[in-house]
Amino acid sequence: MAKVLATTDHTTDELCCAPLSEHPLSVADADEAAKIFAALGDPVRLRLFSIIATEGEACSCNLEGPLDRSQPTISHHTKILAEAGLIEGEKRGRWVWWSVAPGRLEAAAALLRQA
Amino acid sequence: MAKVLATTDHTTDELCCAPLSEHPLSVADADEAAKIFAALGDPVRLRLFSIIATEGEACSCNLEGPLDRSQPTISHHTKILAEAGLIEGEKRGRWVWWSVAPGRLEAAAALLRQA
DNA sequence: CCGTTAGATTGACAGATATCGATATGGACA
DNA sequence: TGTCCATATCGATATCTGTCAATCTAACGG
Repeated sequence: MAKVLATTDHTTDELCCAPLSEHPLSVADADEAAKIFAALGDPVRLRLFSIIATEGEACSCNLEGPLDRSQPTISHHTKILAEAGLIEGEKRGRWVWWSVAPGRLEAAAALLRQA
Repeated sequence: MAKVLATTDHTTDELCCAPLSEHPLSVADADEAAKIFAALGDPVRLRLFSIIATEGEACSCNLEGPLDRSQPTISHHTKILAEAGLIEGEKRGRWVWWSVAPGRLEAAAALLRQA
């Protein structure tokens, strides 16, 4: 049976939506937001995320090839993206299927919005 | 007389605007985009950018206090943001005034857009 | 010119991070 | 129950990064 991997739950995080240009970010909000952007701040992770977002969902086993990285490295990157709340994994049979977590990317985009 | 600081010119960069979910990012585009997100991926830089964006422009000398970092550290962070194309500095008299570079943040936001 | 001041640069250092090989874990299936 | 396989974790390592003190540079005021 499908089982969502237990990573940090971000659904209740209220990373609020005021653009960066609305008012100076608090230290706490900056920490939270920086984590998201840092997760996106690595080229391999960006491509990894892009593949998942394009495909709808992707199995880890289909990522090593295109990204030309070892299995532990892929696992490392999926973990960081998941901890940032950007993707979530669901174990089906022997494979883990990764998909874009709803809402999180939009929250990041909202920060970049024009005031 | 006002003089725009010579940092890398990003105005001709065609970091294209297709969202991450449209098609897998090329290695080159991922490198380019990751640089922007990495620049935003540090809490101090995020707050720094937020202050500049809120104020319209800000002098380096007005940043050390709010960010509680030394002058070289502030200089380091402004440099990284400028190299990512997110801010630009203009030297007026003894001071450098930093402002948000046009277009770059929008390009980043476009990447996060829903397909 | 000379001191003063804003900012950049340099050098050092501690901590984070990207990477891989080796190993552990935990389902699936025979 | 035992084997196999996808993934996670561990350990090691090289590199990158955030930070500050010290120094250099450039511009202003006398």
